[in-house]
Amino acid sequence: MSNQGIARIFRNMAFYLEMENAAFKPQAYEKAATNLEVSVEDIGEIYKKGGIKALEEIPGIGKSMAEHIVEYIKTGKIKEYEIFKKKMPVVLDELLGVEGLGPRKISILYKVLDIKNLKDLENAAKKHKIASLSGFGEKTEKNILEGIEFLKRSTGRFLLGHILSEAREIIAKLANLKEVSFISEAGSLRRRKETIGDVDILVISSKPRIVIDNFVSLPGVVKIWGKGSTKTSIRLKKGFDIDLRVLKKESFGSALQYFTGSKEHNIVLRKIAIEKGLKLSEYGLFRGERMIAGKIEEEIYEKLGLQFIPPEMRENTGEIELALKNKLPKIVELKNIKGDLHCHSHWGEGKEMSLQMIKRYAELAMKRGYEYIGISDHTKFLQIEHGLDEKQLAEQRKYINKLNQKLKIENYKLKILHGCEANIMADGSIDISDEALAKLDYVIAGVHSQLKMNKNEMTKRIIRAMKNPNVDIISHPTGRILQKREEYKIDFDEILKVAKETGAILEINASPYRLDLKDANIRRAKQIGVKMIINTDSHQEEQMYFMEYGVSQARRGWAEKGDIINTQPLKKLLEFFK
DNA sequence: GCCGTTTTCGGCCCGACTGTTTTCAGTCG
Repeated sequence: MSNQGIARIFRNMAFYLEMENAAFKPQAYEKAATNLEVSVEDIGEIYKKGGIKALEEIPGIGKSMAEHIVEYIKTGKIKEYEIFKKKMPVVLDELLGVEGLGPRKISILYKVLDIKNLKDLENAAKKHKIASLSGFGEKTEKNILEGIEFLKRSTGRFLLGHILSEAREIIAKLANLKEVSFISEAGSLRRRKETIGDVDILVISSKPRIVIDNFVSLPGVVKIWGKGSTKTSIRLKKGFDIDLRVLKKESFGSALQYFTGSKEHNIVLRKIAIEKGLKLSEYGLFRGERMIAGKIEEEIYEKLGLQFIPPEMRENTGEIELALKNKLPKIVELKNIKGDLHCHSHWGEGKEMSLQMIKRYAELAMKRGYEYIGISDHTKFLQIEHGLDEKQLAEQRKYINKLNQKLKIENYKLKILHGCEANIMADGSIDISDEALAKLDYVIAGVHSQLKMNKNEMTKRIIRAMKNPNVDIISHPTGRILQKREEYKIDFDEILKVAKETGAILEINASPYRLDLKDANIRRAKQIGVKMIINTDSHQEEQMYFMEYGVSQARRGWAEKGDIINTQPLKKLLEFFK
């Protein structure tokens, strides 16, 4: 019984309704699904607390949807959905994944050729049964086969951390063209979602054809489609797609706004425009024929009576309502970050090498303008990581003290803090003695073993760690690895409650493989008043640049400077530690 | 099916491109 589960059903119902050509209902279900997906509170909890009335309070959920939800909570099923499935027993997820196939075409393919899944579709296409259908043709059949091939090889979405640097390289190449006057990333990349489906790039140029011709001849292009006078798409050998759109200078702001999305955010903006007697599109904001804004993005929001909304917040999860009331939070920025407390130096693998590493961490920290950097190696339970025992921690301490003295003598304004990333054992105890922990500047503790405990036990385990008087920070609190490993089962609300009581700080792990806490959990933590810290969990000095991803994630969770303790100067930071 | 600072009916976001058509439906973002 999860928000995601019921959202998926609603989304599928939207597709079934579209197959039947129903008017407006599909969008209603679509919207309800999206609102459930992004809902911060668990739908089961909402119902338990406030009954069906509380469900109807959720935007996009009315009487009928609320009844569906109750039915789902009580029986695990929705009758209307079951009827749809019986009538149209197609594997929607599979078929909708094929480019160019939507509900209408899928419906025809099922009714005429009894195509239910990808396998059926491939067989039919190979036997040339599809081209002769009315509304289809040779090209469509070929595209379907190509779409299936791509699906088989494709890995789906890409990690933000992987795709952002790739996109930046391509943007830099295009920016060099003299025909390009402005260029920007857009879409979910600009919103810094943790995974990216494809890259959107917006270019301002008065010579779109030249830009598009250069774009499609970039190295590594394996497919080109949608090539028109203002836009085109390419697929790169690396497996991801890039959509390029070229517009004129006077539309830069509106185009950037439009292509940044999200779709849901834009729909609401256009409705606000209509209410004001205006029309908003990628070309600009218009009153009748007259353009009243378009050149810069800020202007679009201003003319609609809204505060400027940062891209990371544009998901239609309440940001527009706040912007209308001039009450948007001032979210944290990369430049607010004053240090990084989760850096591994691999002391256990050789202290000479490790010392050199700590020095390089310090150098890079100074380059980034940090006031402090924290070394936190794994501890003894993690043998595979050469975790440190009490004695080694004490020895490491001596060396770090020496380094700090040296920095002071040379008049550098950086302090190296000494911590560790201790292991939270199955019973919630810590694998290092309290006396040794007490001598450190701070203690991070994290779960690294026995990840498959039940919810109750895992919650108790982390709570006990937070109550330890020496534990300051919980690293990667939910344990997920993006696209690889689920979160461990925990009662997150309970953890937030105890974090608030004990002053334990939750980490926003900036590693692009984790990004843990995730955006929705950051919002909940902020609501409760739990402090957070953005750490890179660097295992090599170069990984300190992960900080950017952590900050984006914090911004997506609406965290403000005051919610994040490593925005504070050293003295203030240390006050947060027990 | 949802929603309301034109409130309980009558609206519901906008545009490009493709492939099939011969004026447009379907898909995508």
